[in-house]
Amino acid sequence: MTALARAPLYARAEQELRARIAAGEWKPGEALPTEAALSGQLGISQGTLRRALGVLEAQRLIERRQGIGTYVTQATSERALFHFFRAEAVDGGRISPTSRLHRLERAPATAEEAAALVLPRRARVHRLARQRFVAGRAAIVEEIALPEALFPGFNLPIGVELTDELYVHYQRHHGITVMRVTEKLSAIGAPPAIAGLLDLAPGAPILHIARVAFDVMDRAVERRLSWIETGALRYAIELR
Amino acid sequence: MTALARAPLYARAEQELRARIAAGEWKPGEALPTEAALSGQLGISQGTLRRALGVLEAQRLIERRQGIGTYVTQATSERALFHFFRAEAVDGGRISPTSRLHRLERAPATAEEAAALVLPRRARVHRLARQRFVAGRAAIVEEIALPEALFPGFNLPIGVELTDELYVHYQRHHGITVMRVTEKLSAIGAPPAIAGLLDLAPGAPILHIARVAFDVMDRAVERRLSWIETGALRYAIELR
DNA sequence: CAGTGGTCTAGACCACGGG
DNA sequence: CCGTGGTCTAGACCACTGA
Repeated sequence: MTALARAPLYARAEQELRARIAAGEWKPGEALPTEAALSGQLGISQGTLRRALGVLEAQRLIERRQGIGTYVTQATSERALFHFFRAEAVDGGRISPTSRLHRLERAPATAEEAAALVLPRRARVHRLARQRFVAGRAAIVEEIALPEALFPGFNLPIGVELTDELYVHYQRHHGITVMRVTEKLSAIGAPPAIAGLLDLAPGAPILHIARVAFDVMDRAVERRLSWIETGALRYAIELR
Repeated sequence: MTALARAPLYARAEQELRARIAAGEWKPGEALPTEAALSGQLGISQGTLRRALGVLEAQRLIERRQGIGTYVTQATSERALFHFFRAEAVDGGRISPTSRLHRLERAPATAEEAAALVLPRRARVHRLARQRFVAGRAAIVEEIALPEALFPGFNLPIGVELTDELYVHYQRHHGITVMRVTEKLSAIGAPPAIAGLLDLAPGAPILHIARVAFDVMDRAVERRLSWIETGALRYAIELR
């Protein structure tokens, strides 16, 4: 195990299981062995194993279903849309934007991208530009950078409506599961290029978000800049 | 116990303890009885009690210190500032704004306030208006509504710098502990009155936040509108 | 060194879901 | 019915703190 030898047993078991899931020993949607089997395999009691599983479950890495088994969580549009995409209607109702990619390139990371993604100098990234539409109206512009090393052969069709949420695509095609994101929000006047895409006057107030997404092993895997027209949207969050 | 009889023992114990803390049986900063005493008192095993305490600890209602005891968490400026106030410097550094109240009134709740705070018609609220300053410059304007029924005799000095964070004041003087907040963010053009207070041109892009804060028993206890000038600030959040 | 919370175990029993 | 995860208990032992 990679964990410190001094850490409690349950913490080492948790790390061991996390690493095995990240390595693909059990893929998203698949079942882990039963608790009896796993505890025997790891040489710990079932109670200790259950404590480790409880942590992974709280982090939504696994799902436990009584009477059935324990499963590696699969990325769903549901979760991508309503957990990691916090925009909602002014009245609090859910919105399901459509999405269209209008640029996809492979290029050296900018200084900002390299810093956000903790990449070495001259590393290359895939860079996506897309628009998202709410009720037929362009409401969001996004620019996304992905380390090429983590997303070899990344590809998506340009100009057509995207069927999958990006985070579902990351997991299904590249084995990368986004577990948490950090964001920095500010209100800015729309730059001319963005204003054009959103059909706004330059300088109109829009919400700007700089996001970094982290995977199961807490590696930075995506950097995303979003420009959101909040006339018909609210960005809803909870702090606890 | 008020909880459903069918809920697991540890869940009923958790609710029982939460209610007792909310009722002031143990006040913020005070110690709970030892685990042995509590489990005996509740008629449950120490293991089951520990599970209930674990939930309360995860919610930061209590703090456990090995070798010492278990304590009811006390609101601190630290937590109020860096947990429930997510503004930081552009470079990610912490900021500690000063704060000055410029209006305090007692009035019937507006329709929006009554809805957000789940108040009956014609209920009265304390309404505060304050400014917060970062590096000597007005950066945030806030309007805050508190149900009079929950904050009897609420008072704070007008026009001078406030020494305590508001959430610390709520707990210390009114026994109300804020546990979580929900927020809806949008980018708007500064209304003239706000622009004046922030020394901005009317229509300049600012971040607007509508917040509702909830206490230990998950009652809505504060509604707050914030207008934030994000030229020198970022609003930093994490989703997981 | 006494007393606190933290870890770990073993085992009985319950609740759920599918054959 | 069997096999799964969920609850609850009892007790041994560890780690930390302060007198």
